[in-house]
Amino acid sequence: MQMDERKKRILLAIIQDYIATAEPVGSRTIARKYELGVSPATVRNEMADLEELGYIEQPHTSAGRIPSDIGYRYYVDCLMEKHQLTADDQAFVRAGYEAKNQEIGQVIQMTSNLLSQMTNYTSLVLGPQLTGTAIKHVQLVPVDTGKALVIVITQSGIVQNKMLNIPENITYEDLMQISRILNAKLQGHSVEDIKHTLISEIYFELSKHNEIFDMVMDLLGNQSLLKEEERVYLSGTLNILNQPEFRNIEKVKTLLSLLDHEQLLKNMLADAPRDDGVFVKIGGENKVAGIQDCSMITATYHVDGKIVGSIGVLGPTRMDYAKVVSVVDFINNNLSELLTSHFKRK
Amino acid sequence: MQMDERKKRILLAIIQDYIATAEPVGSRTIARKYELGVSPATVRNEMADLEELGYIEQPHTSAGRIPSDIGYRYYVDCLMEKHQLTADDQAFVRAGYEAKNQEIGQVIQMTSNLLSQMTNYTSLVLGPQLTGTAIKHVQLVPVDTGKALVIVITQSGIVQNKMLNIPENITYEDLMQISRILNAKLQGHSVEDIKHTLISEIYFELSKHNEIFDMVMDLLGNQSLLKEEERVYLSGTLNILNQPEFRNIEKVKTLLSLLDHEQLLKNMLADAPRDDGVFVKIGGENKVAGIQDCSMITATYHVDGKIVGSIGVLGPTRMDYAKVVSVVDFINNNLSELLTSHFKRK
DNA sequence: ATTAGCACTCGATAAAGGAGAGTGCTAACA
DNA sequence: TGTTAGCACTCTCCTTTATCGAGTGCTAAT
Repeated sequence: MQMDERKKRILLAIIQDYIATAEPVGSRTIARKYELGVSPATVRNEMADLEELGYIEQPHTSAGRIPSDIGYRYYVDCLMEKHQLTADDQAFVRAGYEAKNQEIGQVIQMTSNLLSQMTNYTSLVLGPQLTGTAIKHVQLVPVDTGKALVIVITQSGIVQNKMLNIPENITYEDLMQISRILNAKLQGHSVEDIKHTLISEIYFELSKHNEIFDMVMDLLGNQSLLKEEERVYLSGTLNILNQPEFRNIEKVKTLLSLLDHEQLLKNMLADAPRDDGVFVKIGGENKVAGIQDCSMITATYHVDGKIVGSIGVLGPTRMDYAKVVSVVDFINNNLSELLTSHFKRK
Repeated sequence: MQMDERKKRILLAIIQDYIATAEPVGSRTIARKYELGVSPATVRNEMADLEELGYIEQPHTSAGRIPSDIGYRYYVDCLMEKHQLTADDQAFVRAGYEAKNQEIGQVIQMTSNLLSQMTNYTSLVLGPQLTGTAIKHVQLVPVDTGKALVIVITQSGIVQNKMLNIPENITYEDLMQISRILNAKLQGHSVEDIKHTLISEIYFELSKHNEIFDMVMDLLGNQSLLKEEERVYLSGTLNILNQPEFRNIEKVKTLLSLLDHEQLLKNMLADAPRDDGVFVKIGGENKVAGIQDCSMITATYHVDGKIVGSIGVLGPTRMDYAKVVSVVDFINNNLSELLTSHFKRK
């Protein structure tokens, strides 16, 4: 049996109706609401075929049909009409991004907020991976005898700091001198560069204070400073409470608990596509236990063509794919642009 | 009618049973499970009295009794037996606090985690209010032409930073000089001090760079830097899903939404007692709409005798008050101690 | 004052009886 | 040969009815 044009239109109608109503769809509804010019009986025959093909299923005899994962997949790949964002929606995103967003963390959080507010699902945004960024400034600041603060400012405008225990005989002037030397050597280089080529050079020049230099390099090396931003920014977690599929508390508990495990979320975001475009993972395609009746739509944002992070929307399998795909795409592009110009400015 | 000894014992039994089972308590249960040496009929008579006194109520005829807010209040004030934490519990807290807790934010978050894990309710901890703390170090760091980073380190070990737009003609040496002067003047003084007495002095000495000084003072003055820690650290928000009173989604939604409003949480924590000891707010005593069938137990932690923040546990009115009160008290004392020594060390 | 006994109330649970939505099949039709 | 009207059938959902049982309040006896 083959998919013909009419089967496609009927499948499309079933999926659209089910997404909108969350109720199994019957042949009469299809024939009436979506003007196909055929009788319910014909639709019934076609539906029997579609079921045999695996695209739809019956919760029980004498109920309508609901789409299967395979049906949704076919819909997303072949049937879905591109949803055009309204001018209002677009304005909403711009307004959000135009608000005070000096810090990169705020930009990312805003992105997550926009995603969840526009889709009414849960959004996840992975903060930028900046391990390759160049260092703009390093500064050692004395705090107490035996204590100094290391401050690292990257090209991308991230500021991180860390308290360091240092030998007690180091003076203010020493710290300033070390800072000067470090800056002269490190500015404009990424941590990778430093590790591979610059270390010996600096060792030579800083021979007097190798101990401190080791500490600083250690700090830069394990990159814990730069990984600070690399968390998952969640938003709209409570939106699932509005979905009829989450009427029962157990499901809510399971899902909300999952959302507390950041590593899991990172894994889920990891299958975002490397290139432009949007990736859709439907229901059971997801191997993580507990979200197999959820779908996830992801994309990757870039700065200057480099992958830096990904964004995603999580909702029930019965998700408004057309809308979410376009929202994710739109916001992803906006974020990429914004970050690129954000980093240029710095 | 008066409360006599037997009425008290019966009320105590009712409340303990209801807290444990979440089911209305009948006269037979009381007479059987709690050896009072009287028949159910006698208990019934007493229960009728207790109801008239307002301590208990009937959901409907032919159900058992449940405690009223007034009943819980009487229980907390007069009947409750002091719960002694087990050695295990105490060890659990110590172990939590002994883990790596360099940063103050981590200590506060750990406190919240401990509270929620030990009580199985939701915990709230208000971060320390540090507006009175003295400044230990101020540093200006050049970042770009026209951009500098201000770093403020306080006596309490908090490090905050903020990017500043500065006149383009300021040199590295200028910044270093300004830093030196600021440090000489500001070190050891609180922001309040500075505002009132030191400003003119510094103005005189820094006359060349008043513009920058204004910016820095502005930053210190609005205290946004120091208020960073002053947020509410939540934990165990999902614990309410285990409570039978939150079977229905609407209630869950209402409560979880409330927990997203930080200002509201701050207000709720605001009626923590100023002195040592623990404050209990029961059900309708709470005026915030939406948590009138919840109770809240709060305490205030101190550093060197000064109030710096408060901790709280939120749960259903049918809460294990005895346990929670002792947990809150214990953790509160531990936190105060820990912070005091933490700040001494710095 | 306490208690056994008893009638009564009322929620919860189960059983029974439609109502309605939807199906699959058959036979007629273009 | 594809389409459609008709119809019997299935199964969920809702309502009604019946029953059960926990728990009460009252009364009378101890």
